[in-house]
Amino acid sequence: MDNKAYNTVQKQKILEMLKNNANRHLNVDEMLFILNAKQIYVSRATLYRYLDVLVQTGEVQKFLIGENEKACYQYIEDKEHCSHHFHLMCTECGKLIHLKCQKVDDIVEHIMEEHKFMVDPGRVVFYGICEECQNKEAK
Amino acid sequence: MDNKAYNTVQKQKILEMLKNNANRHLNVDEMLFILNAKQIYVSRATLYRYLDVLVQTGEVQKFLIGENEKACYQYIEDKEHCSHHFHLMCTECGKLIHLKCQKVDDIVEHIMEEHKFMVDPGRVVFYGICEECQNKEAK
DNA sequence: TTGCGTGCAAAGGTTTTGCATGGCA
DNA sequence: TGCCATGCAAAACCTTTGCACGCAA
Repeated sequence: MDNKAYNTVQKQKILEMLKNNANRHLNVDEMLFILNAKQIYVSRATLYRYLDVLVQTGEVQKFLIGENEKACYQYIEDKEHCSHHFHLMCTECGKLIHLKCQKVDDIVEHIMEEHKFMVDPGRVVFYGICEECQNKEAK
Repeated sequence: MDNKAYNTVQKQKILEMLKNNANRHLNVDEMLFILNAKQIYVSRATLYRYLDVLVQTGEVQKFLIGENEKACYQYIEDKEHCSHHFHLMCTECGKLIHLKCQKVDDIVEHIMEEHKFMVDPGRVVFYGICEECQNKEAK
């Protein structure tokens, strides 16, 4: 179904940039800045359009973080691996935690059996506040 | 600290409307529509401002759900009893399911205790495929 | 009387879209 | 050659803000 997609320079550069920054999440402005610094020009519209595609295919995960819930994107390096566990995202500091926990993973099974709903863990984000930020707030 | 807040007709009507719809969440347009149908006029700005207050005090929960992550609000009837719930969203048909399940709610507690992460259920959406769409695909 | 609340309109920021052109296959 | 992709600008969307006036306490 994807055989109608053309391979263009813009897509290559966007994907390359995302892969080079797979260890963190970027918002659209940051992406354009990074590309610009390398003399690569991609229009905002194209970036949005391609990001949508990448999120659909699961190659990139979209997060909403910060006070204003800004959209951020991050390349998922190990798609196979990451699609089997849940992610925790701190809305304060933006930290991404890979949650490897059987008890939580069991929920998928429970929801399937009891609620007949097939959860796709790779797409699910538990938003909340991480330990560090909780301590910060307590002060 | 709240003794500086004035009691106005607009606030009364907004709160009343939210309480009358405590069984579901509403976005701002829906709220204005409901109020309008009752010949009650409240400006959009006032609604946003008061919703912010109610979310701060915990009387109302804010959800970000759906494809476009639209903001929805719901009155929390039993503030003490953590009447929050999770959402399941079908990525095929877009159906939103309100998951009221103790076992799933317990996960919040587990993640807090074991992983020291404070999950905000209002921000969490379990993406996956609903029963109907599973059957469709199987055909 | 004091000063918070309201409505209005404008501004703000982010994302989407229509259209003509460009470029991959 | 056919059709998807791109860039541009405008539009769409949702939310916030400044200001003058109104109203609760």
